[in-house]
Amino acid sequence: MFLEARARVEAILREATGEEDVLLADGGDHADLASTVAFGLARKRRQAPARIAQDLATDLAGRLEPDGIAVAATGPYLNFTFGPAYLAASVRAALAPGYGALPPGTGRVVLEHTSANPNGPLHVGHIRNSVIGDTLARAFRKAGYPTEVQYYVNDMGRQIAIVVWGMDHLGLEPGEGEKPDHYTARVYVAANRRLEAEPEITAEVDALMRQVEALDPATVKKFREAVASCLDGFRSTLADLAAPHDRFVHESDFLRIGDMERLLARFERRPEAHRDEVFWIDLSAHGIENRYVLRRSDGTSVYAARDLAYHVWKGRNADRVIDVLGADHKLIGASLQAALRMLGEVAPEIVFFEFVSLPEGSMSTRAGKFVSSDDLIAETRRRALEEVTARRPELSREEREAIARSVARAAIRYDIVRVSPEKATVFDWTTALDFERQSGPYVQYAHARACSILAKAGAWSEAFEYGSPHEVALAKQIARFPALVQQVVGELRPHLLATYARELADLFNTFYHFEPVLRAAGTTRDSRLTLVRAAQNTLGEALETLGIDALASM
RNA sequence: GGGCCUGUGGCUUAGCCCGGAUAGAGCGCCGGGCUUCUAACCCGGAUACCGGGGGUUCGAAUCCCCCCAGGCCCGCCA
Repeated sequence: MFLEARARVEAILREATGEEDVLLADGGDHADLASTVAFGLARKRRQAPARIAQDLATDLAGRLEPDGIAVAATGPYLNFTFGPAYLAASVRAALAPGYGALPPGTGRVVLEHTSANPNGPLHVGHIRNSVIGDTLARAFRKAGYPTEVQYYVNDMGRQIAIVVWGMDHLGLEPGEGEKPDHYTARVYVAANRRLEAEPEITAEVDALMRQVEALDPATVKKFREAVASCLDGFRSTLADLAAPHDRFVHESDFLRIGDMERLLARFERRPEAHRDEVFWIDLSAHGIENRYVLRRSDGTSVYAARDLAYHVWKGRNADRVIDVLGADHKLIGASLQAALRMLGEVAPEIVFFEFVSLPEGSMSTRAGKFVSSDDLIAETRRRALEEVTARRPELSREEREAIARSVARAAIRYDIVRVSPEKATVFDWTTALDFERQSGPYVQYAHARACSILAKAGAWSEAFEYGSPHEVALAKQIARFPALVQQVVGELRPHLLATYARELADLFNTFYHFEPVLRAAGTTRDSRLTLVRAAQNTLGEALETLGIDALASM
């Protein structure tokens, strides 16, 4: 209902003032919506802002009354407050399964996230990408966009060649029960040490890269097997995080099927193209001074060329192309966008996130210096199981373990997504393992409490009468969920969802504390049960969008 | 050297794009609350010259300029 009410206020305010931008904002403590148009009109009308606000309030009151919206001037501010009819309609809407969904969008979305090189396990930096990407994908689906999530697999780069060389020459065997991506890292780290000690090995790695570019069958097979095994490890980690991909697209495909060559041919006809010792594009018209190299002097292709071919393909299959990339890719991303625009192709919208470092410095797969996501997940599950066991000793081990898995995932995903992407973070075990306030488990807990009340309620019928401040505040937060979903996909800011869910849980917990539900009687009991049901549904939908299980009991 | 990002109570952070009404929150600290719907909870208290300095504006954490500090990028790597 919030979206409808806001649109209504905006339209009427526009009509009354003749202003295009009526400066409508959240009313905070004062109201549901507030406008500061009076300040701007003061100059034009040569009247005091407070006087204008007062006149507008009088003028608008009658027109908004049928919608149950009250308007008042407080000094120069115009405050709009939604009444009982709005609350009732909002709570009713929030009872429906799938609440928060927007009318189906016409556009298809292709969203790429994670896409880490398969040279070692995903670490706590990589999964910032996964969690941001997956949350956005869930938000897009909620907002009605058919969405395909892709992982772009680098299966022919130097790092993979180093892994393949290591597999061939170092004789390292996978350990008992060792996860394949961790085995890959062991080989990769050892191979890099050998390369540092014996630089002449570089020539052998270069040879591997040339052979794979030339599509030599035996070499291609080796690369593919090394990559596939590491990816199996990734899939398992991503499944633990509930951040799955619909499709894994291999970089080498664009070489093999000829897309990349066809694309390079298109660039060759451009006036911005230059051929000296290398083939490069001049992007200075787009403010990028570095030469954008697409082919090496030995004729082999670079990553950028394959990536361009990939993005052309994505753009032709979607209306919005979204990439989630680390901030170190900003220049590369801007170059990619500029080159695609030059050809009239769809350029991706890119969500950049800043780095996650360790207290002792930045992470490095090559140096073996990182906290793997698998370790984080295992440790968080262990702590969650301790917590569940302490609270719910009567449950079976299987039940406790299932809850612990969900709680651990909630803690990890929430801890990552709650911080805005442009903020660099330092990985901290203490906050990662925190299950209180401003955490995923805290939101889960509010949901479980709601479920518990509903389970004990017996028969009741829907009612929608709300008067106490706690009821009203909760209902109003519930009402905003669809607007929030719209904002997340519009601005590509998934952390808003985390903030929203936490505030909803806060308001539910306060309501829970002050307003008895089962011990109330008559319409009050019915109305409160209806509100609990709406809160439970909205919390559940918000959690689902965050990729967190909405547990009925924990 | 150039470009981008960040700087908000002791710590973590929202708000900044789209300027307005006392800058929200969590952790930690102090003090309360479980014979009552799950205390992974709730209530109260102390703690902020919003990195510094100029400017624009009736009004600046928010916009502009300069400076300081930290991070990232500037490859025929990916």
